[in-house]
Amino acid sequence: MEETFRRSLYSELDDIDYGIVRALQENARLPFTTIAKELGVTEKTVRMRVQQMQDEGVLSLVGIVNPVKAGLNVQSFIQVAVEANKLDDVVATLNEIVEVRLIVLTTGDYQLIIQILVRNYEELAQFLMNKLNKVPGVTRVNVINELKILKSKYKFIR
Amino acid sequence: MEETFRRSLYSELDDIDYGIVRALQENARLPFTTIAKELGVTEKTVRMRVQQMQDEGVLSLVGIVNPVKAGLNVQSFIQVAVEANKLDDVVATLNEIVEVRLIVLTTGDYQLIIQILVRNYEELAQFLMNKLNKVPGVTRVNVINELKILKSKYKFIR
DNA sequence: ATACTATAATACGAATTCCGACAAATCGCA
DNA sequence: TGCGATTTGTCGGAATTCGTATTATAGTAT
Repeated sequence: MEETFRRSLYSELDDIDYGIVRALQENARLPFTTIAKELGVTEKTVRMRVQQMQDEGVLSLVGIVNPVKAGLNVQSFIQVAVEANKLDDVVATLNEIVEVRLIVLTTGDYQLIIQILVRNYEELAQFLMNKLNKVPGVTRVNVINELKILKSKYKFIR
Repeated sequence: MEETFRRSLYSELDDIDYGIVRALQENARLPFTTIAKELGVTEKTVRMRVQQMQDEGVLSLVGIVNPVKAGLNVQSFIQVAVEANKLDDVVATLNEIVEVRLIVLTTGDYQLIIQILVRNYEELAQFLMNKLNKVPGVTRVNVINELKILKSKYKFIR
C-alpha cells in the first residue's frame, strides 16, 4: 500500500517545509538525508513532506532547459484582449497549444498575458496568423518580443 | 579529483541529451539509472551529461514553490521605460532587488518587462514608490497585476 | 593512413541514499 | 482525559550514486 494519508491542505508552510524548500530550490536532487541532517529531522520526514508538497502543488521538482540552447530562439509575451463572455473558451483553446507556456489573467487593457516559445520568426508568424488570431473571441493582441533575458530566478523563498 | 574535463561548448543537444532533458523536465529526481536504461547508455554517461549541461547553463534542476502557497500573494508584470544611456545601470540595480524574479529586454514602448513577487499590495506600493521609481533612469512604468495564473509549464522540449 | 591527444563511454565495487513496513509520538477534538 | 488520525522515528534490504580505472571514439596533425 502506498502512503495514503494526507495532511489537511496546507494553510501555511512551517519551518521544516521552508527548510526543505530552501534546500531544494537550489538543487532539486539534494539527498533527503542531507536536508534531514541540516534540519534535525529524519530522512523519512523530509521524504514525506516533499511528497505532500508535490501532491498539493506547493512544490515542483523540475528540470528546466534553456530554451535558446534547445533551439527555441524566439520568445514573446503577448497581451490578448478577449470578449468578456468568451474568456473561458479562449483560455481552454490556448491551453492546448504547445507553443504557449504561460497564461495569466491580468488587469489592464488586455485580459490575458501569454508567453510563447517558438523556433524562429516564421513560427511566430504562423502562430499569430493561424492560431492566435483564429481563436474566436480574441479581439486584439499586442506582441512584445523578448530580446534577451537579463535575469531569471526560481528561488522565491529567502 | 573532481571531473575536470569539459565538452566543447554545446552547439546543439544530441539525442541522448534530449532524452535526458525530456525525462528530467518531468521529474528532476528521476534516478539516472532509470534514464540510462531507457536510453541504452550507462548511468555514468547520464550523470556526466547532466553535470555538463548544468555547468553550461543548458539545464537547471530546481525546486519551484507555488508563490501563493508561500505567502507571495501579489505578482505583477511591470513594463519599464528607461533612458537609453542608463539601461545598464537600471538593469544592474534591478538585479539586486529581491522582489524581482525576471528581467527581460523587450521590443515595444518600454525597454524592459520585469516580474515581481511580493506578499501584498502594501509591499507592491513600497516597491514602486521606494525602489522602482527611485532608480535613476527609469522614466515610466506600467504595472500589470497578475490576477490568476491559468497555465504555467516548464516542459519546453517535446 | 597512422599515430597522437583529448574527450566520452563503460565497467565495477564501495559508500550512500532511498524505500517501505512497523512502532512510537503527537495532534485535534469531543 | 481519551480516542482516532496523522506525523515522525527506527531500521534493514534494495536501489542508486559516486569515483577510479579502463576502453572506445572523434578530431587533428604528421
